Amino acid sequence: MSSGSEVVRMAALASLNEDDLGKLSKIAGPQRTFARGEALHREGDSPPGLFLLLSGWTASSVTLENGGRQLLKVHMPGDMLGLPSLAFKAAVDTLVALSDAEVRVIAPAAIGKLFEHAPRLAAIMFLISQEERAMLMDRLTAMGRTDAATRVAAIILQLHARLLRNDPEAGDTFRIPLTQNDLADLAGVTLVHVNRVLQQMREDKLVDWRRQAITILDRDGLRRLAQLPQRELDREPAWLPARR
Amino acid sequence: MSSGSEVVRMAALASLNEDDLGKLSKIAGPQRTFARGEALHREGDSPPGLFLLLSGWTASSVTLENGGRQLLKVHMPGDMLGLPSLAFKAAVDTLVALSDAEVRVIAPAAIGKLFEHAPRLAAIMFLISQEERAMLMDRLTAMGRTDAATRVAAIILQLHARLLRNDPEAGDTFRIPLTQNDLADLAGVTLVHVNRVLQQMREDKLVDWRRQAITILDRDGLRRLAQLPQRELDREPAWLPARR
DNA sequence: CGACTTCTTGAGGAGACTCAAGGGTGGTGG
DNA sequence: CCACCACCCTTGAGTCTCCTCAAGAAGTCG
Repeated sequence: MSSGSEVVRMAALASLNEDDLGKLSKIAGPQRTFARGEALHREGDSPPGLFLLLSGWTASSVTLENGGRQLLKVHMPGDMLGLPSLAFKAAVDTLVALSDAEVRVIAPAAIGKLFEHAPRLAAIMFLISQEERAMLMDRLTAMGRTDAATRVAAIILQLHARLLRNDPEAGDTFRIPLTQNDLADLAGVTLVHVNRVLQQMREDKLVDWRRQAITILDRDGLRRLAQLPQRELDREPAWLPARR
Repeated sequence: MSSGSEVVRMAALASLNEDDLGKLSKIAGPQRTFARGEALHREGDSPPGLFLLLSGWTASSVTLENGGRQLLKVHMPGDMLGLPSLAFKAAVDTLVALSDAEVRVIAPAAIGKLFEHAPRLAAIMFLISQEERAMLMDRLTAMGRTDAATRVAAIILQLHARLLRNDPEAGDTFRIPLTQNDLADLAGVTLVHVNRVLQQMREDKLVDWRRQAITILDRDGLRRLAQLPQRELDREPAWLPARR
């Protein structure tokens, strides 16, 4: 394993030492590259296993019969992709590269070995899944109970928070390979409406989102608007299996 | 462990033998009872561990600052509650008993032991979490990309499917301890609107939902309306650790 | 300089919300 | 056994958010 970035995300949840990293390294398969717009896998494909995102951005989406596309999550380096499909005979979501992206492929069989021989790592993956579940719960709540502006504000803040997690140096201005169309699919509104919402926010001096450059102008104002619950990860639960 | 029902759910996902059941039995703690309306835990509480629902119904919800309540899931006997909160310092959702309910409490420490000494069971819990994630993904997609009638249809079909999983004898008429208010909170619409939707569906001879008795009148029609993706669980992935 | 993608703006309409009031139904106590 | 209460369901009217359709402007890339 090329050591660093791909474990940032796991390390954020529970501390990993050299030994843990070594185990992770052993199970990760070959590296692959995807071009912007290319699909890592599509809904209905037989599950290709997991991807550890090394560089670039990807997104996970589900498409409906009526043609509607819902973006579920935007992935950044260090994220692990494809977990939900493990429980099914066919991939549940489509993974698309939003920018050129590099991944390490992890075969399902390797996951089994993880559970047998690296209980601590297995438990950490389990916890990451719970974290993802909580994120989905919050998104679902926002979708059902708040209006478009609130949802957009929440999405921007969450993206920003995750960016900071990967790069604590990042300021209040950042670039994301997301178009307003993508943002609309993420927020569950139309492109036209998301555009109007963004212009209102620009006018209210909350955020400036143009092209793919985003500037947070009023973080507190955004937070008030977003109504996000505060969640604190338990980075090292007492019950985690000890290293061995 | 009082043997049967509480493992139905896990057994649905991967086959458990006597030995597996014995291990599960050992880690499950004392039994507790909650009256209808009582909370098993509330958002913000320090996580009380897991609950294995033995009998009765419960629901998981998230509340917003603005007072909005989103029901995330309705639980039936055999479901495992409280997993997402394991990754956080405070419970992420509120669990309420929709009817009188009995649970077994499982301490977080027991989960750690599971990962160390029962990798197969740990992997099954991991898979159950992925299944839950996929359900949330589908709900989120429905919420963002379909109208109220479609969402209500999807919810009814999913409830029915889960009922059948627990009780294959159940027909097209069933009772659920859910009010129309609860259904509204689940579907992300207001009580008034969900009522109008239900009446339209009654008129269209799709479903009859009155009081808490539900009759599916036209399953195919409902399915067409609901636009649910077909998902097939992988009940016994090849990579699952062997029993030992 | 085209051709494409992305963003912007306008007008009209539909789905869902709010506010408000009334009708059922089942349970409890006198 | 009836009266009352609490909870649940129903209906109406007016409003607003968000959608659809449609066209055009502004960037971006070869």
